[in-house]
Amino acid sequence: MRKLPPLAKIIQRPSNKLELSVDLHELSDRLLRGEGTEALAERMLDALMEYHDADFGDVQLLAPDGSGLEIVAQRGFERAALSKTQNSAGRSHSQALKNKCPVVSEDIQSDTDLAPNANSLAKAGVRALQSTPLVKSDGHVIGVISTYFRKPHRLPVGTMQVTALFAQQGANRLANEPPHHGGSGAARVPGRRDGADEHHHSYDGEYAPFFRKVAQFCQLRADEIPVLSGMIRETRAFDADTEFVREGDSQDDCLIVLDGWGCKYKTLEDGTRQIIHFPILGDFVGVHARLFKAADHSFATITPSKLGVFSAERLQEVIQSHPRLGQAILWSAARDEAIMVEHLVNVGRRNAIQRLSHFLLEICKRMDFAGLGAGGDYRCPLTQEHLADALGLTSIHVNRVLRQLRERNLVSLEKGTLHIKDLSKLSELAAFDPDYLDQSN
Amino acid sequence: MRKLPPLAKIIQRPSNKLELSVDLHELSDRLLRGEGTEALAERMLDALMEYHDADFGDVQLLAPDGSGLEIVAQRGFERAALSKTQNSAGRSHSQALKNKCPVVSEDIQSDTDLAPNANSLAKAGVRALQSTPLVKSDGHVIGVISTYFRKPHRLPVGTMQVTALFAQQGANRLANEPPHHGGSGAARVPGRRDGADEHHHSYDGEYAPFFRKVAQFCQLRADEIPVLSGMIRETRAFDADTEFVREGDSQDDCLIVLDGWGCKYKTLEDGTRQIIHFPILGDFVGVHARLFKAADHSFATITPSKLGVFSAERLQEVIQSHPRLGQAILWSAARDEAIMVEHLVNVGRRNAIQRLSHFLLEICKRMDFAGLGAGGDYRCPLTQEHLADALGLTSIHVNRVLRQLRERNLVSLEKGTLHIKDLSKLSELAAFDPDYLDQSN
DNA sequence: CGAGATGTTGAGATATTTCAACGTGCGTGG
DNA sequence: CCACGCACGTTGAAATATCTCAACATCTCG
Repeated sequence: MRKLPPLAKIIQRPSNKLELSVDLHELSDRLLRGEGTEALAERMLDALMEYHDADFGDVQLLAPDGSGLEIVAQRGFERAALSKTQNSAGRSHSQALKNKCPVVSEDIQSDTDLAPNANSLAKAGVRALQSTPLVKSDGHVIGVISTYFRKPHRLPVGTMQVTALFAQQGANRLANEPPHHGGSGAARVPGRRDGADEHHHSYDGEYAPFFRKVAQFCQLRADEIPVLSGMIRETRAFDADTEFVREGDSQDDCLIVLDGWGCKYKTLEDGTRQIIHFPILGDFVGVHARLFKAADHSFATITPSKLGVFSAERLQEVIQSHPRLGQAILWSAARDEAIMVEHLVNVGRRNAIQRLSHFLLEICKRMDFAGLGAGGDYRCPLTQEHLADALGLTSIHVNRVLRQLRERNLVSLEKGTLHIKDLSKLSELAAFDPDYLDQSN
Repeated sequence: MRKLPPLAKIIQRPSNKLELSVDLHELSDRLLRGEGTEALAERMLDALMEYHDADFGDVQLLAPDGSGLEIVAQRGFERAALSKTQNSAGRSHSQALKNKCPVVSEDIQSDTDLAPNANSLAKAGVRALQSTPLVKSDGHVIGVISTYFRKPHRLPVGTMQVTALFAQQGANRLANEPPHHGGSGAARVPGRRDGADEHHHSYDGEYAPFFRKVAQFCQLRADEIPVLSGMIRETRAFDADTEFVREGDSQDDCLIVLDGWGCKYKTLEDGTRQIIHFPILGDFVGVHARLFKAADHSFATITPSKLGVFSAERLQEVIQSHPRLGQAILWSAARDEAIMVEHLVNVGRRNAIQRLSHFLLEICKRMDFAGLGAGGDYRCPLTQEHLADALGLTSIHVNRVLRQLRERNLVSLEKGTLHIKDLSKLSELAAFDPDYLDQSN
């Protein structure tokens, strides 16, 4: 439908982040189709540097054997400065890698965490930087893409969001390429143990969805990550279909989904239920409720899930001590309210086919944001009954409508896989405007 | 339906505040039907003292000529201590009167605002007190009912809520009595100017809904009232049917409804709209949204309205400086979310007749809480189209269903008046459980 | 007094539900 | 390994709730 505008304009138009992400999607298609590892990396780097208006940049990939990072593309650094830079920026990279979340330093001189190493970075002319991990949609990290600035620099939250999406798409592409062959220009960086561990679940990697979520709402410095992980008292694993908050319960814990799908619902007298929301990876559960009020609804898992638990008091403390982080969490809870509003609109004013389409689009956008997007194909464990309970329909009717959508070649949802066949037609049918999911300020 | 349990049990059962208020309703029927002013006042006082487990208590009414307060009932004070007590507790009473909101002092010795006068109160043996204004449902104050305690004493928030409801019902009754005749036991208290002014709108009276709202979520001390009024930057008056926040606007103001009705809605592509919420007297508008995010919906007035405006920053400050008050405001916003959840359930899972019934019950309960309840009759300016837009129905269908309800002698909504004819049958039909409106912790 | 907003009513159209039957895949216990 | 039960999905036909269109009544306000 909408025509693809030229590159520079796409990337710099500040207005609508989500459209931007759609553009980036198509963009990455063009950038990344069918090239070798290094060429891909370089194109990604160029695009991102242009987008960030950065002075330097590099892309580093984990060696296949997990032995360390290799620079596969770099821009702007003098050859001599290279290895040193890597070492001093390493802290940032390693945090990004370990925690699978973007890390920023607006000014390395005032950033206590980097200050010890700031010297060599400064010599290379760097004053600010951001490192975004290259995480595939299956959750594996394959490297880091970083941009650097000569002056203290603040990247808008929205820009970082787009960057994260872009990085993920890049990661997916790069992973599909033939294993890279340690080509001519690639400089080997001495092995970083934590980076290498990351292929398997380390303690920190477990909280990655939490960090990433917060990073979507505010800049995250490397030294702030421990604050966040310090919030989480414990992680709890649940089987599928387990009710873990019952209506009327009052407990003081807030939760964040670290893995799996859940649903928040209310059960009616006649035994039917209305599903309010499906929290997925990185979504908070009951932040508002816990902070202010007892639960007036139930939560259950849909798939086996892992949840991080923190107390409302702990959140209060973080709001006081690290207002930016605290606000980011509350903000994110406010987005859930926006989702609920849209849900109400959906159920109240749209017919079944639009409802379903709209809902499926929402799911896929949210999965994109959560880093679970794989460009059209999504793992989605919802049964037709779940859909019905959420959309105020009968599962039978959901079935029929789903068939229609399938036959019209718009979406299909079969065997736990959601496949978006025609995004633009579907969006038009559903009158889907993803602004309400927009997570920037 | 439910049988009326004996007095003591009603009043002390702590479980469900809203049921309690219903009980109180019937209770006040029994207590107050067809008696003289003094007898009424004394029965109210007895009931309330029993409820609060208080050591002393009194009821004071404004003289018809507005010249001052008269004690029409008192319990526990020695005759000699009477006038002095009135003077020193006067600050509390006067605040309650002026601001039409309950005022509490858990311990007069630590309460800076009362400390100067605490002596004479202390001599009378008083250490803690609460003053609840007697506000009729048309908003006029006719007096104060107070209870006093020998020891520092904390009244649960829920108890104060019930007290406020009870006081209002009492006020309505008292106002219907023949003007009281300054009877035998009544001691005249020297004229209080601020109290007398209150019959007409004073500056402070304007913010009454704000104070009352906050008082529903936390204890409100007399000295905290200026903090709240200091939050409000300005009040703005709007005509009926005026859109004052448009989708996509971003402004940093939060609002509180001081008078009138409004609605929060989203407009769809096809021009239809879904109404999300009807904020009424004392409801906040956009607290969450303003605090955390830009508006993703519109607000419009329905009737001519007055709104108090305060900035999100100001709210932040108050959250920091007076956490209790700040939390109360946020808490109240969280209740709005619970209302939204119930709204979604309503639209998603109930048929038209249940939806309407449920909605009308919600409205009337909320009006009760807001102090607009008059026991079955409510002023309600919503058109059938408003109802339709809120409930996901056609105005035509709303019309038909409304007729059904009228013919079944359950509710009627005609000429702007909502009349609940059979509360229990209606509640049963709608499967209405008012817990979600419960405002206690 | 007329115009526009609101409420009322009827008849036919439509979306969605209900009931009922059947298919398919998957895990469990014999 | 098969058989069975169970959760989930599929399909048809009839029932019904709600909508649409269209006409008219009533009220309010300038």
